[in-house]
Amino acid sequence: MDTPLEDPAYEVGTSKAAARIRAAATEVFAAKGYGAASTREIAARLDLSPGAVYPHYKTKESLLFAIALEGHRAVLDTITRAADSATSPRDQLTAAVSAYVKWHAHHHAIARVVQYELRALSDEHFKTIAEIRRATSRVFERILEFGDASGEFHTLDSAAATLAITSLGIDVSRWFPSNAYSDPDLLAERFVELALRMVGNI
Amino acid sequence: MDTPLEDPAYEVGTSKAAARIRAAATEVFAAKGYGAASTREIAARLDLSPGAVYPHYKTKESLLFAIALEGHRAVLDTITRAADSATSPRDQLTAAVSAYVKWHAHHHAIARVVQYELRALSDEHFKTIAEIRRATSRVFERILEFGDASGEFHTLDSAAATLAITSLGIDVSRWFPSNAYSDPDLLAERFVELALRMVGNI
Amino acid sequence: MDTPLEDPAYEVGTSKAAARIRAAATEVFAAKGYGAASTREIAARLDLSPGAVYPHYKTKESLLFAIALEGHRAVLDTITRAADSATSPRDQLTAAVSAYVKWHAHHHAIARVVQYELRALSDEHFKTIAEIRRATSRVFERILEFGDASGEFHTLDSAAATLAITSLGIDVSRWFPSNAYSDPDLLAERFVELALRMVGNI
Amino acid sequence: MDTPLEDPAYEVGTSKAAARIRAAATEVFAAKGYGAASTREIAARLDLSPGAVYPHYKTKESLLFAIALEGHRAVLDTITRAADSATSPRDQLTAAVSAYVKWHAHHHAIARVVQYELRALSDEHFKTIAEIRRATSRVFERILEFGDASGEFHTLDSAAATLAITSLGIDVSRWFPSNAYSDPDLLAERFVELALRMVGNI
DNA sequence: GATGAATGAGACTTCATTCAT
DNA sequence: AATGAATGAAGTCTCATTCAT
Repeated sequence: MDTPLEDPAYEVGTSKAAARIRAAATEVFAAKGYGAASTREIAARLDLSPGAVYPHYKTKESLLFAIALEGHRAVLDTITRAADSATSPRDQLTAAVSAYVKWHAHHHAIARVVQYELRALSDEHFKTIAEIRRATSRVFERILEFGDASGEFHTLDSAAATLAITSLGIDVSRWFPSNAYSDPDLLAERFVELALRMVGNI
Repeated sequence: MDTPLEDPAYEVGTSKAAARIRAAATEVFAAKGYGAASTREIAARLDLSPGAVYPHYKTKESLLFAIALEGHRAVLDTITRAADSATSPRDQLTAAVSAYVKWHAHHHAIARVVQYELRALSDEHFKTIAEIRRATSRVFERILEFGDASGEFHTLDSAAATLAITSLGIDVSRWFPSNAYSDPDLLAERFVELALRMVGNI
Repeated sequence: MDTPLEDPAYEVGTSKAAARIRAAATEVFAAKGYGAASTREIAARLDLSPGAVYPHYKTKESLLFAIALEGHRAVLDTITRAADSATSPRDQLTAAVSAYVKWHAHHHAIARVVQYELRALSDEHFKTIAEIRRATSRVFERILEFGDASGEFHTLDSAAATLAITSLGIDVSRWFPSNAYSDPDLLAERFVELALRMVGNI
Repeated sequence: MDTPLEDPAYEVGTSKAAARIRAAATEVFAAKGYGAASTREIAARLDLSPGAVYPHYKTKESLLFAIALEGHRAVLDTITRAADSATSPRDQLTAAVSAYVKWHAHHHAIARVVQYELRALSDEHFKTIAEIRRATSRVFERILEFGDASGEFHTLDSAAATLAITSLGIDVSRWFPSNAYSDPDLLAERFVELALRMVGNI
């Protein structure tokens, strides 16, 4: 059962120093993009020398992977718990969308790395991440199927609706916060309403 | 009337060579991100020497700006024409969303640069682009207001719906094409349905 | 009292490697001029890679500044000590001119950088250097004023004589060594005689 | 009799355009040094394209040579005429030093190139220039010898005095104008006095 | 004579990474 | 674990010069 998805220590780095490096790297990657970020700047944020990253992460890419892995696990965990906390399709969709949107708003730096910096991963690392992404998608898919089966939802195209709902959440990390929306809770409320309409509920 | 939004030659570069450089740069920026892309690679794609970019664009950033300007103008122009081609709110929304989604699918390389690489722009260039982005948003906003006023739409929150509709389009450039969707027309059809539901039409 | 003039470590670089880089840069700057010299060549003289200069000096200009600062301090220190070693105006002028001329002859590479490459300095760095240059000039001025007051000298125009005396020394760094003069001591002796005549002594 | 020293058109360039290019280049070379100056900047000063220099001067170095040649000839001509205009050693020295100093003050841009940028010349070009420099030195030497022979001067070391007198003039081009001296005539007067003292006249 | 795109070389500088300390 | 000098590669950009127009 020690698969990458389940062992939380797998390749992420457990020491306190590693966590600080991850946090600093997340901010820099989110602000400039992985390609434009330098390991020197990450080290400098922590008042460390340029070489100090390397005892913790062998390469810049492995640091990105650790962040991506941790982030993707957090999203999946968050929406899985949310969906499991409710019983009706409507309540499940409400909980899952709300959690998804809030997570992208609250953790918009991590979220940006999670959603937009994956192209720099090695093939193998990308595959590991892609697996988690598919699992995340499946959570929404199943709720829609459940709702359509129960007659509560009237989705026109299940795949399209899933795609659209996840797009709303993902895109939050691109722009959040804005002048119009800087409260994650309010934003989540609005996007839940739109998601319910997309699936034909009410 | 020679504002950046209206004079099509403004800072974009009109020569054939400049256009080829823009096209090559678009592909590289889209594939790797601006920060990880090199002017050398752009030149190499056209079998040019590394310095050959510079008679046409003084800096890498100005090349990004030219692409972003051209792209943003194209989007705005496309959806403006689409909206103007119809009269009823529903037809206008259908036309505009369809055009928006299709543009992001067809031109997903340009679109990716347009939507995700703006942080590298200089402050002044960013302002010019931001103006066009606001104009683009306003096209959707006005259609929703028109529909709400006419009673055809029953939008719960106009700003949220505009945001959501544009998010759908923008996010297309992140993932398109996928296994599930590689036909821009089909995708546009599905997303139009979802947009209409979001505004409470049918 | 930690002014740039007095703290010898200020911005010069204290490590052995930095000193070697300064020495190599001095030779190259003196031979080709700052503008025509390359950091690559400086590194190559020490069998280092091109980037190896940069842990020690952040820019080529800061390397020039370090050399200029060290050199200007050395001149000022040298003539100040020389002047202080004597009591009569004639002996002071003799000692100061001799020291000044010998310094420019012995250290003609540093001297050339010190005297001819300052235009490449940043404004702030230039100001720091200009302060030291004024202090150097003042040493000669004061000796002349002292001699005029004591009746030993009969200078016609104090400012002009100071200018001329420093010009003799500075210009040494342009041509030294030549066929006619390659012995710093002999040259200094001759220039001292001329300086004494310029101030009307004997 | 068509030696480089005497044929004024030799390698200098006679057209009006060539003269404008020489003038622009002189300013740029004087301001930044030959090594840091670019042919592009020279062309830009005249609102010409980068390639426009090349119909007139085949290389940047040949442009430097033309300026150096013209300048060196002008100095030699100026002091030769000055010396020839007087009969007594004292009057000859006065006239020659005055002319030399004034020339370096009035033409300080050309003078700077003439005095400090010769290292960039090709060997052959340098030899041509060095010949003129020696001729210039000889003008002063002969005046001193004449004065010593006539008993009007009491030079201690003829070579040293010549060197010192030319140093004064050359160094003017380094600093002129300054706050203290911006009037060539006044400066010349002062330096003539000092030169006369150096040779023991009065 | 002049333009301006292009080249080939090379400029300064940064970067991910290593390694002795 | 951390430092900081160093490397080898590469990055953006400039430059002298050429050449078709």
